[in-house]
Amino acid sequence: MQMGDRKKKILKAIIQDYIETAEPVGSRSIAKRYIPDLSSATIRNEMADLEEMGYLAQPHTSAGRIPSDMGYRLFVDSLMRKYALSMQEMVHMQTVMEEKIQELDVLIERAARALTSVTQYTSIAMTPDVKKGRLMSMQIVYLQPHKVLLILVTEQGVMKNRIVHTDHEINSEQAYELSSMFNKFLAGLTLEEITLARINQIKAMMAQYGDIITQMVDFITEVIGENERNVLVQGSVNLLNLPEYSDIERAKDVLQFLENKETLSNILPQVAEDGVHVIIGHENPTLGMHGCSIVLYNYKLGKVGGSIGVVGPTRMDYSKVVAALEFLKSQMETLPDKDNAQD
Amino acid sequence: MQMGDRKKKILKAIIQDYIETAEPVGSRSIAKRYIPDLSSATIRNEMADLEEMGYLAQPHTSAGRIPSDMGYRLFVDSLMRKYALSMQEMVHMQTVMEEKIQELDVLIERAARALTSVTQYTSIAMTPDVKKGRLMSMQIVYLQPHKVLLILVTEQGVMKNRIVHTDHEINSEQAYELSSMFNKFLAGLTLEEITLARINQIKAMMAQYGDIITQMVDFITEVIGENERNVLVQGSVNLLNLPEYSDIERAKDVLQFLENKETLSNILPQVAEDGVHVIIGHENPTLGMHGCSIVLYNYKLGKVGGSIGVVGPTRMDYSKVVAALEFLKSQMETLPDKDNAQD
DNA sequence: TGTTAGCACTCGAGATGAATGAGTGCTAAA
DNA sequence: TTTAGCACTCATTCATCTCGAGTGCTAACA
Repeated sequence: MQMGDRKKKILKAIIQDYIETAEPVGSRSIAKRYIPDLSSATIRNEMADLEEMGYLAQPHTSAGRIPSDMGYRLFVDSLMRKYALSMQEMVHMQTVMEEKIQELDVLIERAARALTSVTQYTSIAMTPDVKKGRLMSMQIVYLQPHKVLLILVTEQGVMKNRIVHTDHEINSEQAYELSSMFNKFLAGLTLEEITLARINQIKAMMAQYGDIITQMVDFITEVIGENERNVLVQGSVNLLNLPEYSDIERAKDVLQFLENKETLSNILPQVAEDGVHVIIGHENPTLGMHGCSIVLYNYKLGKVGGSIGVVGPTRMDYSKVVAALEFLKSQMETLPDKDNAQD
Repeated sequence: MQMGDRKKKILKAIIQDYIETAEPVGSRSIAKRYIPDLSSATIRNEMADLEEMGYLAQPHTSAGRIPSDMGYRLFVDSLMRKYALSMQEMVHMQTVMEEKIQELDVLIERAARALTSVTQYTSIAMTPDVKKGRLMSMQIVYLQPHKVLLILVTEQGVMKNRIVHTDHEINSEQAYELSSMFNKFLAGLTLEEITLARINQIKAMMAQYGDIITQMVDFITEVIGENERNVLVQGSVNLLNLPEYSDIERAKDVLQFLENKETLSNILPQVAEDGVHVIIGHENPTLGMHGCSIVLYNYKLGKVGGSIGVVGPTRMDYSKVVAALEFLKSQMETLPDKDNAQD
């Protein structure tokens, strides 16, 4: 069956209406509110076709139609009009993000907050993978005779640190010397590039500090090894305001899922390419998240990348959410820090 | 009216039953299951008395009784028997917390997770107030000619850091020299004790580094000024499993509250003294939290203190929750790190 | 004087069923 | 090809009814 312009127009109208009302849409209301020059009977025929083609579904015989995931997909890909963020919305997002932000983590957290507040859905974000970042500095800071602080700083300001107790007594100057040595050999490499071979090289040279070096190595390998990336969720309560989650069981499923950072971090990076992506209902690999859609922006700053996005019901205001993320993208691309990351 | 032993026994039975079932408790079931040597009629009379005294309430005429906040209070203060954590539960809590933990923040997060998993309620925690901690080290780390990393480390390992861009070009040695100077003057003080006067002293001595010092000062005053303490919530979805929150509106109220870290951090430190405290229903100053109880453990490690606790319905298993927190307390008091914090 | 048996009464929860109305599919006419 | 009309479906709503858990009170009993 052919998908004529009229069918598209009707499908679009149905989806828009359903996004707004969350109620199955009937032929009469479409005829009246969207396409007054056609009768409801005609629309009815077209709707029957659209259902047959898989774009619509009917909860039960005497109800209106609701869009299927396939319907939403068509809508997102070629039917919807770009939402233009209002001046107010843009300014709001900018101000939330603008306060002097030095570290990417904080920026992302702010961005998630801004997204939640503009879209009224739930935001999720994953901060960058540390391993891909270039090491900018590695410091061993003297604290007490047997206590030092180890610090890793990458270009993006992502940082790991750890306090360790050393068998070996150490003083401030020695710590400084050690730091310089590490930096000389390792700065500028990505964490992935720091191999055991390189570290052993240093170890050999600084044999007298044996156990500190060993601990530093442990620390580095641990940081490299852990892929527990920082996942954050903002505004999950917003979901409870939506009619689709007035059933508490349904709500529980999704909230449970959002609360579990492990599973969440598994699904986030499912789209490889940069840019803004829409994942609709069953396209989502995770079972519990069918019924939800995710709009995800995979950002990339210098070498590292992460994700930030919005979770909502499949009946999501895609147009607005995509616009918000595109705006976020435009903001992040002109980030002052980005240049610094590459100098 | 006098509160005889029999009344106490009946009240206790009612509360225990209600905690278990969440259903109004009738006289007959008490007679059968708890006090077989009294008839339901007698119990009925006593229950009427207890209601008149304010310990019980009746949702409607033909329903059983439910405990009032005052009833719970009496129960917690003098009726309930101490719950003995099972070996399994203790081991579980210990293993969750035991993985090599260096920083207090991480420890608290683990502890909250353990609490959630043992009690099946929601845990909240607030990490210590940075300002009370003694400064252990203050570092200025060279990153790039116009970029340094500022770090504050306190005894507890609580740490703040910030990357700043300097007008002044700086090299690695200079950063080290600056750090040493700062440390000489400021290490060992609490953040509160670091006054502008002291800083100006350093500033005068290191005039040649003008703008870095200024930025360091800004950073310090900002850290001192911000009382945004780190609040975390674990397992808020658990609330949805409870019958009292099968009404979505009620659930939304509480979840909303738990999601808002600002309001949450205001209510947490409401009990001044250390130790484990129980706050029941209306005793809670926050309006949205009437209907909830909080069991809170205010810990103190060295100079700094924070809170960790469990949020649940007023019909909470106080006995078990208190036991869990007491256990946590005993664990934290024998913390190996605590000694280090004071050396 | 305290305890108990008995009974009338209350009231929420759940079941039943009729009315309502939104919406459909189909047919026949324009 | 479009539309008007009509029979049909089915979720929702509302009133009504029944059921039973639980109470309070009274009178009898120990």
